[in-house]
Amino acid sequence: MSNAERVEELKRRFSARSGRLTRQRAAILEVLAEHSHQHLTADEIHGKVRDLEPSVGLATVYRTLDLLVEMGLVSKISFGEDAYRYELASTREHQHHHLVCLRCNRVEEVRADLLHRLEEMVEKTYGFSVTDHRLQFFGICRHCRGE
Amino acid sequence: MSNAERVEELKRRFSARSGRLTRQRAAILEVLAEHSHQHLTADEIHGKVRDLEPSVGLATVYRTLDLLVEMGLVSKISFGEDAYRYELASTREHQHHHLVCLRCNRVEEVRADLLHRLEEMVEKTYGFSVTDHRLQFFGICRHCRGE
DNA sequence: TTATCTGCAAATTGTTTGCAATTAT
DNA sequence: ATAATTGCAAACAATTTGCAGATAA
Repeated sequence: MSNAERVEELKRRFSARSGRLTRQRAAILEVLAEHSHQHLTADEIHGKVRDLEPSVGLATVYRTLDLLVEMGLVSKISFGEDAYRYELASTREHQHHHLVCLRCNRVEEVRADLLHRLEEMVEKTYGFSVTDHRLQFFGICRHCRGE
Repeated sequence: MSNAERVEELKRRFSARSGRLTRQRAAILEVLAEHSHQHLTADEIHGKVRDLEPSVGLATVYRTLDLLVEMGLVSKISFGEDAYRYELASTREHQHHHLVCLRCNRVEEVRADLLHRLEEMVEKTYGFSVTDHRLQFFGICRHCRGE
């Protein structure tokens, strides 16, 4: 799927849930699609959105991100920093997890799904109906170890 | 291990790492031990500490928590809310994960360690040396489902 | 047309910091 | 004795909110 297609798909999904597709919202979706593997902060998104639509305010970015999270199109993640980071939920769909390096703070992704079994166990043992999960590993990355 | 013993152990570990054991720090350790399964916010800890030592300031609570996190005695966790939550690291030692209910916001604990295999995979495949991990499941809890 | 959305600035909230007074060692 | 620690108030940073004007449907 090309990036343009991905953006169209997102816009369609957005409109379908009765959201008004404004210039600013479209720009935000485009930035998210463009950087779908980067876990951007609201402020970073704001900066990139301004390259497309210079007048967009930070408050609008926050409001739109809240909306997208509520719609389930975007995930809001904390890596233990000061600010939250956001990414397209579609990126999460096929399970991926995060490696957070405690030395350089870079975040790498792991593509692997070994949690099905654990989820089943959780559903059975705790009566808890799982809709999403988040797995983060903390440690020292390849690059930092090499030094 | 009784709670009093646990507190003594903590104080000993704290002093061993060249920390001055002040009244306020002792009170904070006691509160953490007393509520070792509750994931309190700094503000909640502050409230409970004041029952023991009424004059302790919120800034001191933050400074002490930072210190304890740095020493590895305490873990700082985000559940995607506004504020961070803290818990004794000893609680985490024997692996446990969190079930976050999206309806009532309660957090339950899962005691199970099925991540060894994943950690090994991560170390081998990504050259990433894992020192800690964090696993959260989001969904609807038993109580909320029952209604 | 009109209910929704926006930008701006002001307000809020969680957390951090400077500093003079206090206290554990 | 003295260097570390404290409480307070002020500073900060991320996020939210009120409102008058703009705009997608």
